Amino acid sequence: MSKSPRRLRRGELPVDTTELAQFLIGKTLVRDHPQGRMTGRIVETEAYVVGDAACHAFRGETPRNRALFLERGHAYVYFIYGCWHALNVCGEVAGVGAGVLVRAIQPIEGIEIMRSRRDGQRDVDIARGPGRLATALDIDRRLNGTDLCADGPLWLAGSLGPAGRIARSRRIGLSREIDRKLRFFESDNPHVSGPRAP
DNA sequence: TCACTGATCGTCT
DNA sequence: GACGATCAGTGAG
Repeated sequence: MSKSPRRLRRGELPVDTTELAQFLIGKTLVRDHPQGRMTGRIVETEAYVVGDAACHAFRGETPRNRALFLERGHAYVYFIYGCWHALNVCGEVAGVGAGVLVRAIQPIEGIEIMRSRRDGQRDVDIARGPGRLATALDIDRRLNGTDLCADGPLWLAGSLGPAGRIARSRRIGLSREIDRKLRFFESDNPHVSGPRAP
């Protein structure tokens, strides 16, 4: 079955990280996994931009954040709080460290596979939040550096339908740069994590 | 429904 | 040695 739309080309992705964060709302994330294909509609993102003290790349390149400096459209996967992984899409040009945290998806295809990994959670909670999303799609550091615009285990595809109304707010869970409004989400979508109000 | 907290470990200071 | 782009469970109101 090929419910998924076509793969996104790198040339279609905005170079600017903030624009990329908005662009990705409503697009499709595809996980080709040994157990089967899982897809979801991206409903919530956050931009971590150049010169942003909350961005992992702010203090320069290290072994941990190296993938964040890849050309836009690559995956940066990191491990946090000793428990969770989170998925970012690199922004900007090669050598510049910036990216978009994918915070939530609306499960579309392979929901049973995701649910089994998420211990039978309700559909709305399966991938609501970056740690839950990574768990549901079996994303870990093996996928760090993956090209999301190429054939592989994880890639980006176009929209399945028009995006809903996109709202903007402060980012979640930060202690620095807390006033920057770089979180984008579909305001009427129940699969979004955190507060719905700007 | 909201606020608070422990879990847990890789990374950098 | 401290802390973090989180989550689930608990208890109070």
